[in-house]
Amino acid sequence: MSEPIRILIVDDHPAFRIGLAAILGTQADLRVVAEASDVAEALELCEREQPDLVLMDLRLPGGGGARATLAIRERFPATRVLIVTTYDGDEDIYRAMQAGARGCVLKDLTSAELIAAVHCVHRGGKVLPPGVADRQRERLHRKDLSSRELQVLRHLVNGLSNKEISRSLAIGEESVKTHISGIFLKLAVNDRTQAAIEAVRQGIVHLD
Amino acid sequence: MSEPIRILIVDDHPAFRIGLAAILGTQADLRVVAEASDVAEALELCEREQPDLVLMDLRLPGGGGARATLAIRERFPATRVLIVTTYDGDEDIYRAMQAGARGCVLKDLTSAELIAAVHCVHRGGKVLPPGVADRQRERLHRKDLSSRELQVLRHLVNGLSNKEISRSLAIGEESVKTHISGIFLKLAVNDRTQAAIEAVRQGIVHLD
DNA sequence: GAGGCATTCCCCCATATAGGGGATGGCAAT
DNA sequence: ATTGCCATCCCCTATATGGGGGAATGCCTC
Repeated sequence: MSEPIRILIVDDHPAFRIGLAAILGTQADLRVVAEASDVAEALELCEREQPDLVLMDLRLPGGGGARATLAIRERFPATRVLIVTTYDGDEDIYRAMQAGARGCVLKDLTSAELIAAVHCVHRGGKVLPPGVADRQRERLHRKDLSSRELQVLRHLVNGLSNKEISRSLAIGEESVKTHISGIFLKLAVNDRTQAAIEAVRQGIVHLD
Repeated sequence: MSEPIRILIVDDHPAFRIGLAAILGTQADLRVVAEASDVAEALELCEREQPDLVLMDLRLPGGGGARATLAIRERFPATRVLIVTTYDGDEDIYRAMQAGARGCVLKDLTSAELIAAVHCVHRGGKVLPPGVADRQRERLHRKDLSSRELQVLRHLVNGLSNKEISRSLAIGEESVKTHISGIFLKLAVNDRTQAAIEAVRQGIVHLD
């Protein structure tokens, strides 16, 4: 038998880490070598254990899974990252994929699906939940929000009026209106309330 | 030694169920007798296993943990329910508590905390995360939204204008404005975007 | 029956917002 | 150098929204 696949689990929920480790531990060719609960710990354990694969939660204290993925890919190019997420509509999935993640699985998947996904990614394959693959194609057509539009959207979600946003960004209220029109267009909505809800629903802006 | 505490785990995430079961399984006086992944299955297994304690996820396919708690408390009064939730700001926590749950723990709690909570609840105690207890007191002062206001708020979160809401509910636009003013007052906000965000943040209205 | 509250509708009015048009300069890629 | 995108600001106008009143109905409670 060849060497087992060495796996690092990164998730801030202890019970979920234990569940993942228990599922993976049933397979002879998989070995969970370490568990981390935040980004800093994950990087430290990557350094020490040099895992073949990192199973990474998307929502993570200390930066989020996307940033952690980028850091790992830069320092340990041989390590493959598989994202684990609760919501298949989360915008951060695409940020993590762009940062070099090899795939993504949902937290409600079965044990067999998880094991299959780990094997697939380790062999160099990609894994994407059905809904995510579709949206990734849509995203190619969807125009991304500009950085300024993102700033405005964040303020909008925080409940600021156009006037307040303009003061906060030190630009004219007219400019805010222009950016908001762009946001409406790109999110395919027609008022600020829908824009705020859509931003949260798609994970473009996070609450708290 | 006395009989072990018989526990039913209800959660739609297999990995999380396994993690919880693994944590509780380390204790000689705790026994996980069954696991369910939705409300119907939970009731069925309660019937068959008559567990002492149910560890129940708050967000559940097929009705939600609050409704499941109510159903269990009605049919199996001797069974105690301990809620497990991801977000400590979720409005449904209070619905579940009112439905007869004996307490609530967060999903990111440690193994030791979980075990302590299970013991505490089984002895007849209550367990509440720090933040939740505070908000429960605040809730006594906070006026609840009326049923009509809740309907209006749901439409508002779905992005409808006052006119659209008035058509949808078959009332005048003036009435919608009155209800929305009441919503602003009770949620302590001053425009509809803030109301929508606050409703989602507090779990009063769910997305999807 | 009196008071409280929810629900419904009405008035007026100020402001915020959304949609249309257009203009300018910068910056980067082709 | 031309094209495209971004960001900034300006104009105009129509509608939506929010705040201040008030007022009728019904229902429940004290």
